[in-house]
Amino acid sequence: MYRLLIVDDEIGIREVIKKYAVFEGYEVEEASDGMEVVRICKEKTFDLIIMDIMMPELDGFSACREIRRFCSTPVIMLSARGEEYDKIHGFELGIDDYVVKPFSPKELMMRIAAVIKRSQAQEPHPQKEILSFEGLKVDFTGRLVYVDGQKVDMSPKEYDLFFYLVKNRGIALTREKLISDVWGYDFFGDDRTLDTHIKLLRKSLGKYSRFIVTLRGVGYRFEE
Amino acid sequence: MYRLLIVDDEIGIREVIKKYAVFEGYEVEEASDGMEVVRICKEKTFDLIIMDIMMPELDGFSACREIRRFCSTPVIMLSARGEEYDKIHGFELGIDDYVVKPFSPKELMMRIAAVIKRSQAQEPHPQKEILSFEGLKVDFTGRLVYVDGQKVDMSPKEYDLFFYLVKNRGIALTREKLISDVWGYDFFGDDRTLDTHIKLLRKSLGKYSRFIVTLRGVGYRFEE
DNA sequence: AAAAATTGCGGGACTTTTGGGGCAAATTGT
DNA sequence: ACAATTTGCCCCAAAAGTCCCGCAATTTTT
Repeated sequence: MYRLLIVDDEIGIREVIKKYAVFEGYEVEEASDGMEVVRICKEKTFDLIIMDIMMPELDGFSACREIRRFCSTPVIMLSARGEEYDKIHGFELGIDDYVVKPFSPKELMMRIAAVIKRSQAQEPHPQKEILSFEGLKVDFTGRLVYVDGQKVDMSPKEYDLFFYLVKNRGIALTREKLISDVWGYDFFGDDRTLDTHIKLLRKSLGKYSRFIVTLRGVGYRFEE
Repeated sequence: MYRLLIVDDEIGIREVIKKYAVFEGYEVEEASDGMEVVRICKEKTFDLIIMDIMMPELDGFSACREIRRFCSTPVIMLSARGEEYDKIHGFELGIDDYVVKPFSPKELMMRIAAVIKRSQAQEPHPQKEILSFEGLKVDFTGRLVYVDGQKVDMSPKEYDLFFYLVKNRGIALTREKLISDVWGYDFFGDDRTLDTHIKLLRKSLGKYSRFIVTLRGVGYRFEE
């Protein structure tokens, strides 16, 4: 459940956005001018602020600047047409998106989703998924493989095959299953293709090639 | 490798300091008067500036004041004897140390080392988010990129792509993800557009282009 | 022990993907 | 409105990757 703060001096605009946002499953709060936003932001947290530029007392930009002094909540700015100069000004202030009035609520919702997704994705620096087998290290996040600390270059297929074997380590995988899962069900190629790639893969793994065990008449398995 | 900027109108003085500094392992650039320093500092970054007070056009204090308007590089001032009043004046301007001519190069080197050590210790500038990869510096706060201290001009898209790659360094990013996150969910353009921007970006990064690794059939990754 | 089946491996033709130059459209600044 | 920059697209050549072939090596079956 994401929390939005909608800021506009026109209640009509706020109501429209709120209606759509609630429908999309957001929790919504409202404010009617810049001073109020700053005050509210000091007391509560939001996942996103949607704010009009033109407001009495304190305008959107000034409010944004104030808010940036103590938090980094993403902001989408709303503005009337012809405030193009402000657009650049706004992005410098750390504004995440910009919607021109009159806007389609549908589009605004898409932008809200996009900005939230973006900020959420960046926040917690994605934990890396890394596995080690003796001196063999596999970083799934970075698509990297290390043999005794030395980075190994793998071709796409090689990595895909390796990835599949490691993900299913300890499991006997038939040739048919490997081909159909790594190459795709629609692969009609030669049966020897798999051998070829196993060959390349073993070469890349050097002394750890023994982790890939041949199961005669069946397929292969990655040893745990 | 620390970068020094030596500023004095007498080439002889510059030469002596440079000789010792290079011997100590510093990378050195020179300037001969205040105006030049300010100009250079807008284009490049240094870890320390060694500047004479008495110079034509723009004196050391004025230059320092100018520089302080946009950066906080430490400064060591050089001066002839009898400029004691200025000494205090100088410290107010954020001058880190003060050496009286004639000085022993050996002593100057010690002071240089001391000031750099001190400033590096304080560095982790609370506000600024800066990352370095060898001679490649990325300042997210200022939206600036430096290659060996030289500021690099990038177009907006170039910055966006670069920042996204760096923010997600070490992570294999697919073409689809890059396009959708950098260009936006609503971009339906050509797939080759990404290549073009990677091309431009690599050009901008010069010798550090190798940090952007091609993952054939997948996308790209910024090396950690 | 020989034959049959299966896998390993080097070589090389063929395919896919990417890099880079060039250019036009779009955007931005003057 | 004009000039400059930025952006997106196309094309081609180069690079990288994929796949197949043939034969050797190994294991299993007869």
